[in-house]
Amino acid sequence: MHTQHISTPKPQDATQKVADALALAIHEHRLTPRTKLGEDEIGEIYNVSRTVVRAALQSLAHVQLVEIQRNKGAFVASPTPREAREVFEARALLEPRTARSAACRATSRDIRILKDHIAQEHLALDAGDNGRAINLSGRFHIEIARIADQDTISRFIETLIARSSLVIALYWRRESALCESHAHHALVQSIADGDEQNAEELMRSHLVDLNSALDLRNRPVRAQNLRELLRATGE
Amino acid sequence: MHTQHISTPKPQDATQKVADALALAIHEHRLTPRTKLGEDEIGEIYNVSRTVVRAALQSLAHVQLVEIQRNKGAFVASPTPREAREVFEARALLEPRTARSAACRATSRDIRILKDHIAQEHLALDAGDNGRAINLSGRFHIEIARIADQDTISRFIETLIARSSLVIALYWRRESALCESHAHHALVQSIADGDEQNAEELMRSHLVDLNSALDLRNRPVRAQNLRELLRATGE
DNA sequence: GTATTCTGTATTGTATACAATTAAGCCGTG
DNA sequence: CACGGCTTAATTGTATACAATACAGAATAC
Repeated sequence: MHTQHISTPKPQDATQKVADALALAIHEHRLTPRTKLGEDEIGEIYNVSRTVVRAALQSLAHVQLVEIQRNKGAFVASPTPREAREVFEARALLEPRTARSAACRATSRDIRILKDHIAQEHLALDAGDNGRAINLSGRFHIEIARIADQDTISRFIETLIARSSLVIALYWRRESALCESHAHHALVQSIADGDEQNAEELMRSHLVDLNSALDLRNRPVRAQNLRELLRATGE
Repeated sequence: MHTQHISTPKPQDATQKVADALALAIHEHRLTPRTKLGEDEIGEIYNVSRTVVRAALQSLAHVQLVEIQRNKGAFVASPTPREAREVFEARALLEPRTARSAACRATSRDIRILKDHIAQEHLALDAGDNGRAINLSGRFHIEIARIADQDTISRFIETLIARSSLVIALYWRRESALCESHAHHALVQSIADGDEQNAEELMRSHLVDLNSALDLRNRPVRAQNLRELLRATGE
């Protein structure tokens, strides 16, 4: 229950529900780039009509998690190396400043939430659940943006982190482990101390590290069939 | 089967068409904040079903040009003073860097396009068509982002400029005329010269000027009825 | 006269039905 | 065997129909 502060799941809106479920599946790398997202198929899985599925897919297309080709359908997006580079350039431009603001504004409650995130990330890693770990790692960054209290920029960062998840799926080199927890821990410490300069610098170098763990050569990724992959979250 | 260039009723995305028409109306301040955008009403105007209207409205909601309240409907967005400030803060963060890149990459063709923009802006101003002038002014900034050749950041800037249009509608003080053409002209000059440093600095100060022409106290704006306002662009 | 509940209408949320386009399989031909 | 055209199935784009919710106005109570 601790993580309930973070996202506000609205049990009312079916469209949002489907979009969230699909986004989660993508973030956790259960759905991989280029996978076809058929409308009927998804509709059957979640027991909703194509109308709501279409709305959800369009919503995801807007944040570039899926790509919609007219008369062809929706596919999990597959960022090119160029796009991958751009995503991290944009993050490098926005996030350090955001970390600075967060260091300025963070309350003790915020710090608690951040530490909770890191703890859960550890748990997921220990459990070998890489997908969940990646998702949590991203949400850690989103949480910092939220603390910075700049809704407009936070929204941008959210979409960048979402796309980063795709970039990682495509271009992450296995050799480098996901041991970023140290970086995250240091970041939280500087934010807790209100050390703006340090927070900004740590975020900058953290992003450089992330970027250098990518291998931006194209790799083929086989499309998967979604029915099995989604049923876990179906509900 | 030859391609038909003329009078194709629905050769391509009707949704995009409606969204563009609505966005243009908002950008030109023919639709003002808080105006209700009824689905049936818009559907009748453009002779499309509610299905496509809904998709268009959701698309506009994603870039925060309209706000959708569940079971209530869609309204032209009305940024709060806080949001207005954030929009310009974000622009101040992104656009100077973009101008620098543009100065680096611009071709002679790009320069021609920019100068053309400015010329059209002048024409609109002379004709007293403030709405069109504002729209063109915004597209000038978008064009610079395009030249900078950073799709991801360009996309962000596009949404920021779209929202800027709403901010201007709400908070612009009439006293200060829209005589930014000088700033735009100087910017083009520095970009044409490839003077990165100057381009960045000019953009920064231009945004400061824009911001200082706002009066961020809430002002009531009466909602308008759209049928008359849209009929011009209908069809 | 004011406030309040109730009822009817209008508008949105969702599902289904139909049209248009694409993808795939089949078959004949070179 | 490869290739191209035709036919057919599958999938998306759009329109319509039904259900749920919210809004407005009238009737009633105080």
